[in-house]
Amino acid sequence: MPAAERFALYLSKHRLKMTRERRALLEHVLSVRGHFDVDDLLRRLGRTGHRVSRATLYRNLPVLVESGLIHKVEMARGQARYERMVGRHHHDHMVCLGCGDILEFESPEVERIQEEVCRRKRFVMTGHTHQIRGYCGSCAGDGRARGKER
Amino acid sequence: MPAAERFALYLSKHRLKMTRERRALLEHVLSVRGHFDVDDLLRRLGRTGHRVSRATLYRNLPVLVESGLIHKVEMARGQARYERMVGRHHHDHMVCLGCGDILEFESPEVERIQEEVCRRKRFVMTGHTHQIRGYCGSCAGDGRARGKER
DNA sequence: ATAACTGCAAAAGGTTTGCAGTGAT
DNA sequence: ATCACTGCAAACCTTTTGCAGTTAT
Repeated sequence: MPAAERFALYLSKHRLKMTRERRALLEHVLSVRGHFDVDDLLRRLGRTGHRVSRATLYRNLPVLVESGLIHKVEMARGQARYERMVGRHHHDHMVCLGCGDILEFESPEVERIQEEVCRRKRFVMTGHTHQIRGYCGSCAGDGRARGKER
Repeated sequence: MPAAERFALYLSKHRLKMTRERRALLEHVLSVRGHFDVDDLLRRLGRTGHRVSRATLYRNLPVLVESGLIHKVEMARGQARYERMVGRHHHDHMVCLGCGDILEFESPEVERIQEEVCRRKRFVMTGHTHQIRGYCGSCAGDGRARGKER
């Protein structure tokens, strides 16, 4: 099912409305490649003449998340980033402390171990966060990797 | 080496001073069992008559972290918690969305996989965060587990 | 018609910082 | 005598919220 349709369905199921703002937001969110934050989105929307307030963004990103179209990635110090999830499957992140770049990785084995840990502790998992911090190939070379963990 | 001595050594190495406030903070941090946040600490310090300002706490927790005596655990929505690390080894966390409880787990296998992923992507790891969210045994039973992921 | 939605501006919540005075080395 | 440290209050930053007016259904 196309993402737009999926979103429309989600909205109607929850008695939410398909507003001009949501349409604009959806369109942009689907076209971004890579990770983005609220400011990125605001800038993009502004550039294309869509006026969507910051408050509306903050109110609607959770809706996009719940509908499964995007994922929220919590970064250190309470900064949230998002990423499109349509047509993609689960993965985790490596964050470069040098250039801020985000690499992705996936490991079915880690997933399996997680599930086993939960089973053993009688814990019902609803989600997880697995981030590796460090320095990417180019940053590790130039001396910045000597900086301390933050 | 005793923790207090280790801290003193760290301080002098970095030309930092052993103040009354740092002594009080150290003492409390070592005696807490489990995880704590800045408010917990402030409350505890107050209760025992030590007056340490919030600013001083915020300025010194990073020092304790750097010296390796405590670890910072970043929770969702930018809330930081800390935990004593003296005499303990690495572990990760399972956070109960029902009661807020934090369970710990460790998996040498996950660590191994992480390292391998980093090697493959030429990523120099300096740290990682691995949290499982969900509901602990007691909370999963009472219907709260039906709540949505947050 | 009626809920839900939006923008605005204020508020909140956690953390950081400038300043002037204090204290460890 | 230095230079780091402290408390205070103000500043910051990201996110949330109350309100009054707007719009999708």
